[in-house]
Amino acid sequence: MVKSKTDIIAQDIAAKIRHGQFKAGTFIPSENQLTTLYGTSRETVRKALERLNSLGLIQKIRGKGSIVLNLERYSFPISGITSFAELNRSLGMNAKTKVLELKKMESLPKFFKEKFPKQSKQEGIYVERLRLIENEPEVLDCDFLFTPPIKELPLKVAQNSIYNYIENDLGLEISYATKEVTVERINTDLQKKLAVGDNLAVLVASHSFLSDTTPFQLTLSFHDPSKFKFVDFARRQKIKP
Amino acid sequence: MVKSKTDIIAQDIAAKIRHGQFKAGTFIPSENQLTTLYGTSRETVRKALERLNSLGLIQKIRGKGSIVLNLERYSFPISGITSFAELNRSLGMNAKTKVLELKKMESLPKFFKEKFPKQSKQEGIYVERLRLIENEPEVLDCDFLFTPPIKELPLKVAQNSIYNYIENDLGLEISYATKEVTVERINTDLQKKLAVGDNLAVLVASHSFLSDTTPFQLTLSFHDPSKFKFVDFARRQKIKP
DNA sequence: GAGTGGTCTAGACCACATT
DNA sequence: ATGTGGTCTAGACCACTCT
Repeated sequence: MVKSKTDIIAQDIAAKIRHGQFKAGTFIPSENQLTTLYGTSRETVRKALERLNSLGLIQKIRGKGSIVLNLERYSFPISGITSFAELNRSLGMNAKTKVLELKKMESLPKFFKEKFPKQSKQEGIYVERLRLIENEPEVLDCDFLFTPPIKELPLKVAQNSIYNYIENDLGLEISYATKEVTVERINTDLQKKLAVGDNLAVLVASHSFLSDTTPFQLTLSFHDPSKFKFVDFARRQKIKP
Repeated sequence: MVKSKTDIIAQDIAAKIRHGQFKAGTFIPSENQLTTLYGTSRETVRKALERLNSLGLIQKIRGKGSIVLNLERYSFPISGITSFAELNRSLGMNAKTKVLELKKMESLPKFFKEKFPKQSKQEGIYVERLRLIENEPEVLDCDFLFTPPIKELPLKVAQNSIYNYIENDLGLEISYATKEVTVERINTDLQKKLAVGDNLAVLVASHSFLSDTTPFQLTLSFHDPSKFKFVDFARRQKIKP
């Protein structure tokens, strides 16, 4: 996995924003200055800035420059595709994962079919994991990993990062996901696992794909509604839904 | 507002996907073909395709082509910045808006300050609107529009589209927003307005900005949890949070 | 007028798929 | 060998902001 110049520039500027070297409300160097700084063409610099712009790290203003936006990302985001392990690392949460179940299955679990009715019979691996933050249950993640492309799943991987395993050990390229967030009534078994009083939970259902459009994962995440918080950044689109 | 070639190409291909001219699971013409089709350079075509790619309309696969993804966007998205009026039009919902309140205020309403504690005293216009779909209450939108940049808000605008008014009548450029989704307990007054049994609602709090980073709007949207559904498309980022 | 970002071009070389 | 998308370049012209 070689990084392109665009990757390097975007990540470098993002790091400088995170570390406060470029402060919120101030302008970063102009495109021409960045061009000489990184020794590339202006279009390459512009591609890197466009990435930061769409993520909400900067705002480009014609005739003036690119200003660093005031971002406060201390919460639990479900936008983007980021694994729990990655979030834990980058946000410095005191988080733990408890694997409740891990088994191969001949077909999709029943309660998955309600949310993913179009899925046909398919072999795979079922994993159920409770996520705790500061020793309090926060999320119950139920994953179904398709076989193929995922043949095996060591317990140690489930305890740590499945995404790291898929990308680095299996060499697959995780690309995109569709997500659906709803509020659902849950049974007493789930109430007990999450240790919540209400019989309601926030359900995030995800369908994830590799870069060749192969589906590899279905996830049902049940969140304690009193702890659920989802932060998003959105830009006004020129292409309407 | 002149459209760039990139805009035209992106919107044209998006329309062809929506109308089924380019079908899900099939490849759209190659970049070289599109280059001759639209009479532009390849980089321009690529910028248009990149936009469709990030929106989840297509998936680019190296060595093969760009495949149309299977999108089903029949639900109520809060991702992106799209006004209720725009959604109603493009999704063909039978939706109505009932303006419950519209008044100028010297400062931010009290219940806004809990969600936006950093806002200082500021003059503005408060609007409260109930959104009905198929004659059933779905969302209560509470908006606070800053003065400046928004001096006046005719009742007729509140009944139709505030965004259309801001962009087309005032000539301002709506650019981006931060959003936060939580589940909150609501009082009986709100329960009555939304006609829900539970004392819980999904709250979407938004902070919206113009392209010069001027804030112009705060919104608190209370959703009936049993009807709330939020669909998102996400790509794996090279820049980690 | 000088500096900024916005758009577009024509061409180059590369990595990957397919035949 | 051919066709596909991925990356990068050097340069051009434009629209806007500020002094």
